[in-house]
Amino acid sequence: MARWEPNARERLAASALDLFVERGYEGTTAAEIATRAGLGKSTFFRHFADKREVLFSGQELLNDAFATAIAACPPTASPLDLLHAALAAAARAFTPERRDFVTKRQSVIEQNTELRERELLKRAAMTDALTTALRARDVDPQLAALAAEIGSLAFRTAFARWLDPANDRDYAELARDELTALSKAAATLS
Amino acid sequence: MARWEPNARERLAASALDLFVERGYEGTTAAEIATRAGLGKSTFFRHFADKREVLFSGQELLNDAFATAIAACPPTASPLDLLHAALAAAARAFTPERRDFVTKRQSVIEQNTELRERELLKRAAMTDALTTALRARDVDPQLAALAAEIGSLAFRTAFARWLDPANDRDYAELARDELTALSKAAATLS
DNA sequence: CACGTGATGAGACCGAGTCCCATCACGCTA
DNA sequence: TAGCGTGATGGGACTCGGTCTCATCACGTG
Repeated sequence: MARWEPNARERLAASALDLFVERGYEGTTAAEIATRAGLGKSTFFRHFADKREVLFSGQELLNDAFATAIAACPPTASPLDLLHAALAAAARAFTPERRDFVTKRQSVIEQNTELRERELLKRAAMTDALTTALRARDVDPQLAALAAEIGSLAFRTAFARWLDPANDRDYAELARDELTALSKAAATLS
Repeated sequence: MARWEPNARERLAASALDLFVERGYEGTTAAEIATRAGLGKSTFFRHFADKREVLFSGQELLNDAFATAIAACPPTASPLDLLHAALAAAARAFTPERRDFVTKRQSVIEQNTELRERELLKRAAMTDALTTALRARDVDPQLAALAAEIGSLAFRTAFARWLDPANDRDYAELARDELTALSKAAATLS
């Protein structure tokens, strides 16, 4: 037996999502989230830097997965190959069992500007992670920045398609198609 | 003679930047900004939705300039031509006289996460504006999204180069070069 | 001279976030 | 078994961002 109920952080995150769905993000107090998790307000802020962050924990794992996947590619891989590998690695976060959770979370985020703002910060961190990983593979710096933006765009649109209720394909497949289509479109620009 | 000192909004913005440079963003209170401008806290929030926004007013003008420039292009213009026109229009916001102000402003923003977050929101709005303007010109939706991201990236890197103390070229020129280089790099991806 | 209008000020109020200090359950050690 | 260190917690005071309501005040108009 632990001294306190275990998984305080997870309980807080779950309580938060429930309350946000019930009353909306703004209609929910940090103290209320804590209380529902059987904790106090102080403890909430000990686990999360701010109220927004409770919806975004684990984001760094995705960035790490990108970096690892890119670093593991054979030396012959093109920038596009590297992006494909990165997005394929991200697919592990988007299993069918998680779809319900992710859908609820995304719906909450999209209904609140504060949360969309925070999502953009996470997105920027993701793009930075991609850029860094590509440059570490000696991709030209400017090309790396461009490729990272394209990878980020492919990630987002594949994500949106994956969440579509009418969709039944898995994330890896969607991301692959999206990235391929974007790289072809990119060639038509100049 | 007006009933009150005119240009309350401008005075607030100027006072804010001064104080942010002196004491940092977090070390400055909204009430202090108002006081320095000869106004009260209530009036500050009557002119700006929140403390961050005082550094970002006028952002929509840029988006409008993009949309207008793109809409004014001849029907034969390629997506890349449309982007060039948009960035050229943006150059009017970056005259040599404004460089000092913009430099101070940017330095404050980069030192604070809250402000960087807000900047990302403005950047997203800019990308959306570009996307919309391109689609209105019957650019393929997916290609429009991609082109908008590339335009946004070109805008940012040209902006960074323009702010570089060692730089003496004007913004239009920098943006043109940056966009051309990016479009060439894009062709090497697939 | 009375009245409407619009920008302002003052102050109450709520919630986010910080900080400090007490508590309490456990493991370790004498 | 008694004492001690440790780490997660709770509570409450505090600051500040942001909202809201109400009064004020300078002006133009009838």
